[in-house]
Amino acid sequence: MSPRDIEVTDQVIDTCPIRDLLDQVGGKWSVQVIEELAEGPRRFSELERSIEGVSRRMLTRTLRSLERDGLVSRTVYATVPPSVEYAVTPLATDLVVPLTALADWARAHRADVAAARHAYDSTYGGNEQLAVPAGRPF
Amino acid sequence: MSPRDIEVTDQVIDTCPIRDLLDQVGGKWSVQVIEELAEGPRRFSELERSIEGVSRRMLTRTLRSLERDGLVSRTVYATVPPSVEYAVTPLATDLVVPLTALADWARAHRADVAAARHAYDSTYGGNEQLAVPAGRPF
DNA sequence: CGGTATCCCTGCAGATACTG
DNA sequence: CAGTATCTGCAGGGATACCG
Repeated sequence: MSPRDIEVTDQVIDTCPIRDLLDQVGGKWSVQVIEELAEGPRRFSELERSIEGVSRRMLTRTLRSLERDGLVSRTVYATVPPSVEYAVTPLATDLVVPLTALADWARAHRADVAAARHAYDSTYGGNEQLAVPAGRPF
Repeated sequence: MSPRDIEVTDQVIDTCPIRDLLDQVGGKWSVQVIEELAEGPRRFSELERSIEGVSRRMLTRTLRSLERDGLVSRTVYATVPPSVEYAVTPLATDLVVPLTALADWARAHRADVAAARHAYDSTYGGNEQLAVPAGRPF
């Protein structure tokens, strides 16, 4: 697939904008990185420490992806040892607002969702697999 | 992994609420389903037609998952032929608001993101792979 | 109509080791 | 410090076929 093909594809596929967005920030770490950077610029190792569980590799990939989408900026200071600072761009700043609203929803209804899931599981077979049981009542 | 283990895990892992949310609606079709149902109840085949590209299998899986999380309700009418109606629950209704805000952001900045991506790609090697090129300028 | 069952394949993501 | 390279696994998701 050549770069030219990419351009064409971008124009042709005119899908749900939310799907585009999820393709950008739907990764396992993207949102956490954005939220961390929203509080101020961070260095690579700072992010690595504050985002628990992320591997070097995935942090790098996530930052690259966000940088590519213009959501995060990367500034290298040619010091010894080298230091690299990441920050959110104005574009991402706008994104943080609705993202926070979503996070608020998630926090507010976390218990509801957990309860629903528990009820569902205990009603239909009780295992965590979400296959619909044969004996589902009408 | 037994159901009991699931419960324990739910309590122990106390991650970012946004990640919980993405685990629920981060799938490829979840958001589109919710948005479609937000406009009113739909039958299975209606969803299948209106959400372009979704397979029977994935639509079923998505609906099951949303139902399990209490975001979608499923009502079976024992007619011949059978008809099944899906609708968003009040819980999901609250979710639609911030979701729409996000969609608005995505729509508004779609061009910006595309431009950023294009600039990034043409600056660093020009291929769609987001590997950092060796010759990246400081 | 509204699903299941099965096969398969891609790509996200983790683990580990190495480097300018 | 801030990465890259390589291997590998596994879950998400598509295609196809069949069922009550």
